[in-house]
Amino acid sequence: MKSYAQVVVNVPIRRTFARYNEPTPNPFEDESANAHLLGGGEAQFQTFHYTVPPELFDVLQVGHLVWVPFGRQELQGLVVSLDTSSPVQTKPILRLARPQPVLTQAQIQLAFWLADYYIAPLSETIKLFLPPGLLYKAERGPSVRAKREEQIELRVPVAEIRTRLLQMGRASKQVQVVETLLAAQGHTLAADDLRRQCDLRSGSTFDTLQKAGLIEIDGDQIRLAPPADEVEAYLLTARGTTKFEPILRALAVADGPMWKSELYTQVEADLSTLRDLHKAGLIEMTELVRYRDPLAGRTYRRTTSPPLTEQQSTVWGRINGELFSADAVNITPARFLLHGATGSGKTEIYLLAIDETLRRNRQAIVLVPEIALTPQTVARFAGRFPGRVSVIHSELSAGERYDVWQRIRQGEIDVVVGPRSALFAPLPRLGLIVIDEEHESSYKQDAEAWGSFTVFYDARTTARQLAELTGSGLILGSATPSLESYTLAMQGDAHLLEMPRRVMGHGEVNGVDVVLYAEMPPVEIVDMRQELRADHRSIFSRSLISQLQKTVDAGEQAILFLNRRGTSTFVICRDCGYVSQCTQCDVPLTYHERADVLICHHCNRRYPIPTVCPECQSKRIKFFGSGTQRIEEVVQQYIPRARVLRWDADTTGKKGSHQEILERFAAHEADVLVGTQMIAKGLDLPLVTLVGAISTDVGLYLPDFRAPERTFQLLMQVAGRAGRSALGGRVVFQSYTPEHYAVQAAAKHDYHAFYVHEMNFRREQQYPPVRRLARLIVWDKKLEKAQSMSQQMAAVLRHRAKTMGLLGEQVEILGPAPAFFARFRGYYRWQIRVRAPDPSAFLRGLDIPFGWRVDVDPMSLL
DNA sequence: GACCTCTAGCAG
DNA sequence: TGCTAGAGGTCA
Repeated sequence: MKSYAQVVVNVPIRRTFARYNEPTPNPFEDESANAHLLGGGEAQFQTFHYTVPPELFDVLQVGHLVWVPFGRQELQGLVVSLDTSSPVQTKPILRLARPQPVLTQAQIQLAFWLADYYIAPLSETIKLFLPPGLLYKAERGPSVRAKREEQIELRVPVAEIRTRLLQMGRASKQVQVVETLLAAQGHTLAADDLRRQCDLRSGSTFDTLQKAGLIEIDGDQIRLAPPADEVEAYLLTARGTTKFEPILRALAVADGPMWKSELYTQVEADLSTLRDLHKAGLIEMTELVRYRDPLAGRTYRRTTSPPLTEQQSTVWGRINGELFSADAVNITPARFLLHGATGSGKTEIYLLAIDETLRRNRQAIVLVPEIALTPQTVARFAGRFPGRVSVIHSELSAGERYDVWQRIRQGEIDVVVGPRSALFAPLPRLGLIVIDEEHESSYKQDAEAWGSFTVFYDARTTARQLAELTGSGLILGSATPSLESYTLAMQGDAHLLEMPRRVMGHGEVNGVDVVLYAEMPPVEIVDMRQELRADHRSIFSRSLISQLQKTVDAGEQAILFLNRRGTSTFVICRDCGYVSQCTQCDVPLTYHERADVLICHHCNRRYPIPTVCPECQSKRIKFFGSGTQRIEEVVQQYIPRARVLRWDADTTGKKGSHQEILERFAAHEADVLVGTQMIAKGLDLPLVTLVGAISTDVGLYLPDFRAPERTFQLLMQVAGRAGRSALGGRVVFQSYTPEHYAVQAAAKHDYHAFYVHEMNFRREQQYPPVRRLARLIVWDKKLEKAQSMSQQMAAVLRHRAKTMGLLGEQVEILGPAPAFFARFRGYYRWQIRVRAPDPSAFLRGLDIPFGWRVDVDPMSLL
């Protein structure tokens, strides 16, 4: 008998310091006796057990939102399991908060998995699935609620509108006179008859009408002066019903019900006017729940599938065969990695797979990087599946978010497009998950982000789990797949699908439609050390200057790209390209101005600043760094007539300014666009024939093992910006280390070469995907506290590994060391890295004190 | 979030 | 010894 329910209650989690404060372990002796500091081993789920009352016995399901007694108060909670027994004395559930479960069985299973894998409290992972405002804090009322609004509908045929309007409003004496004449034979009547019929006492009415030119007085005969249709216009004005006409016309055009606010935006109207119309029986007003729809008011051109290219047909054949060939009803779960060049037509493959999924009465989630959530992307999906698509993005208001969630939960939406959090959309019949640009780091919840985040999940890993739980297909797509995803595909975990050629468009040969492929633009690598040797000290090489001049002269456009990330200051030799690295960690050292030393951000080892290059004895070994503003100035200096646009964090502060800068550049209002990584993404600008990467070195030597991967991905994207039209294109990479494999492989557009080389590096260094990592970060306003807390934590972790018999080979504890951004918003940040085959298993059940963040599978180690 | 309880600090 | 303030833990 399942008479007990496990409930996640809406209370803020508070982790404690207690176990760490006493007795204080000696931070410099890892092996001190700290056995009692270890957590109990059971995961802390923050759930509470309640009795299921008899009246809810047949009703209560997992996923229900309920009211429960909690201490002296009443709180909302979410039922996560039904049990036959309880470990503690229980109180009964009070009542249901909503008649239907708010989460699906699969979503709750996924919440459990997330808590387990990412070492997070279940109460926090559950909240990922709920829209803001769904969980009430106390019985006060919702912070976000369904919006109600009147819907207006025309109740008379369009042809009758005029007639009905002529009967409304004030029937003044003047109106009566005119109407009586209009009805009379020949529009003429004797003055006495007219006076009697209209009950007139004075002649002033006739005088006024005569002055207005509406009647003519001929002896005792009174006649209407203008023709009948002109008289109607007068009557509408005189009756005061002209204001009704545009409203009724708008409703007639809408040819169906319209929301009140929608009507207000189209015509001059107010509530009293609408009430008059309602009273006169001309319109129907019904109050209904109105869902706030982020796509409202936009119409998308309906699109259909274009003819497929040969490579698309092949790829689609594979997906179709694996996912959809069993029968016409079911989906056979399978995973795919679609490795397709920029412009090879990956989106069309996603659309086909979604279409087939919808045919089987299943639904789809499409994840895109936040920056890719442009109207164009949305239009592609909304245009193909009209009325069935909704978007989730960061600019939605709480109310819109709530409504979108509600509609998805009701099964009214079949395709959800959004960033990583869209994964938690409550689609009841999920059948397919698509992750576009899967290599993007925005798919991982950033553990360094400011704010009260507690679950640092990776949408790719989580999507895999969700696909498994729901029996859905999973398609990851990218031109430069992450090493993790590509390795999984190589190991046979996912089907690897390749679309190497990019498509320029469709053409016609002898009346037959043919696909025109575009060649990848040639990339020239300029060795900046040679430039220096030739005594050319500019940040622009001679080759880039001359190419830039040619491009501007030809009336074409150029993009200059600067990969500037953070305040990276590493030390590089200008002669041989030598970069100072840690002897223990093989990562570049970071210059610390205050201490005037180089520090390894992995192990905290310190090094003196070299005055002479240890490789070539050159004295020209110094720090590196340069900004977009500087580049803009230099362009102006070389080519004064060039019109330059700058696109970076400084110029794109407010909403919509990205789009504005892009549009101005697309409209050829500028010849050169200068910017940081943002300009590398998804622009399709046919006039751009030259792309220059100012320095491939910045970013490449950040103290992070993913630095070469990021640089490669970025350079590949940058190179893909040029030559997207028949004009062709050229790319210039400027580098102090042109022989670096990331630079070389990107210049050859060769993903596989990069992959092979990079995997060797990862294998040597035992970095992911070869081994897995977890990172524990602590934030504190006091440096000493951050430091001592992390030292204590490291001691606890080492002890834990030791008692488990795993320390050394199986589990390595690295650090503590200050994080790369050692101080942020007044908080000092220290971190410990755990390297293990399964860090989640090692950390599970650990008591995590307040102030700590656990980042499993971190995207960066900065 | 609201509460109960335990303890350190201090006056007398 | 008794009082208070603050911290920490609990709530099923």
